[in-house]
Amino acid sequence: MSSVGFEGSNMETQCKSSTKQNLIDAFWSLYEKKDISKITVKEITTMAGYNRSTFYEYYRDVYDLLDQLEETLMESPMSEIENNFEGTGFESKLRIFSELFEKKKKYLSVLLGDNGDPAFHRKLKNKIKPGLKQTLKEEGLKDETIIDVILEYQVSAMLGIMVYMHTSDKKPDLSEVFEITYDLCNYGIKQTVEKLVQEEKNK
Amino acid sequence: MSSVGFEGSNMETQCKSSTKQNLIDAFWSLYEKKDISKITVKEITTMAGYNRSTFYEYYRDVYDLLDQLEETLMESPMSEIENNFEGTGFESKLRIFSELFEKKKKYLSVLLGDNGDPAFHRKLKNKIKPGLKQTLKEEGLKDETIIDVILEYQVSAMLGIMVYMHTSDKKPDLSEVFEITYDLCNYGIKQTVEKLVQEEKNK
DNA sequence: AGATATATTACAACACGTTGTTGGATTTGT
DNA sequence: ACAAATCCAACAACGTGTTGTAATATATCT
Repeated sequence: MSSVGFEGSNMETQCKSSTKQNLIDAFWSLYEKKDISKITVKEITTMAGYNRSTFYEYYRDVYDLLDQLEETLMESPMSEIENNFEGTGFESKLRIFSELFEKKKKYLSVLLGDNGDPAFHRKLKNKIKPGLKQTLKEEGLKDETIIDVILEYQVSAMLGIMVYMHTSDKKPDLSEVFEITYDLCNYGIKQTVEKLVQEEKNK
Repeated sequence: MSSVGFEGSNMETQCKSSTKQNLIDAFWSLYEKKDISKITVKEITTMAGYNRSTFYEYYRDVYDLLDQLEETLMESPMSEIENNFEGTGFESKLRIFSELFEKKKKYLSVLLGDNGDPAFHRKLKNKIKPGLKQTLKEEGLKDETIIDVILEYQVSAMLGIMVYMHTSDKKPDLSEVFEITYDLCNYGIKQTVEKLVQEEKNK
């Protein structure tokens, strides 16, 4: 049922209100299927079994609900990333992130998909970057502008791949995809393509 | 009077109605500033100087207007990409695309940005891919699934970088950014970082 | 040319659905 | 029992999309 759990170090009533979660669940089942702008408060509350006005007890509007959902979604995965620094390289952190993506894919693949929220896309990128930035600095890079360009490049590519994996009808093999992206990241496209062509010949 | 001079030798495109364009312009000036869901037909028509109902003569709703705008935007840039195959490598095509992006950046950086349209993001990717796919096949790659993964990786990274360049407050130097992404694409992150660290030391 | 049809463009008015709020009813914990 | 938490019916304001109509171009005919 609830994978987004609401826990609160935050203000306001964080009572056991299952109503809030019920509304989130109803909203999500709609959001998976259609654009947020076409979702009405009435739809959500009817589906969840409440009166429409009850919605406004908990959320300012539909976008407020989505914001809160995104917020809770953002907390746990990223704190895990931030606390998983044991791996030295860029790649190990990317792997950690891909595992976290896997856990939350139900939500992430929608939020990052065709009817998703572009602002969330950027928020997520900004959460991922600091950890990777650390690694780049340890490699000796100083220029912040350059670092940021590399981060944007890498994070965009990785997010693109992950969304692709979960939305493509081809359903490619996860570990195969990961190996390819790993190679692309480390050796660049030329060497990766050469290697892959070689492998195809050997089959 | 807004009588646009037209004689009989015209294609259907231009002189048809300036109203349509006026509505687009008004819409865009709003869309640059706020989310599409908060834009009302009334706002658009008032700003353009028409009655609200006039809007419905030309568009079904606000999203229809955006769709049509995206459609016309998609035509020219991509046909140029598709007809610019003279460059052999991946990189030259990427450069061509970045130049096209530059021309249309007023629209693209908004559509791909925080209040943009994720569906457009994917539509654009899909327009870019075929040309690059061709190149990969010429290199000897056969497996479609693998090709698609590489394309998604590369296109995601490039689009990410381009949006970043046009929205970052740092306003990084275009040619410098392009060189970095070129290196990342061709040689991978390790070699690129090493090279950059070396350059920083030499300064 | 002049007169009459035809198409296009703009608008005001209408019926309807959604929104967000208010004040009050009902449930729940202690 | 009583106070807080939770839920709901009704209301006014607003946005939507449609319809019928007026004004102004453009085409057609004699």
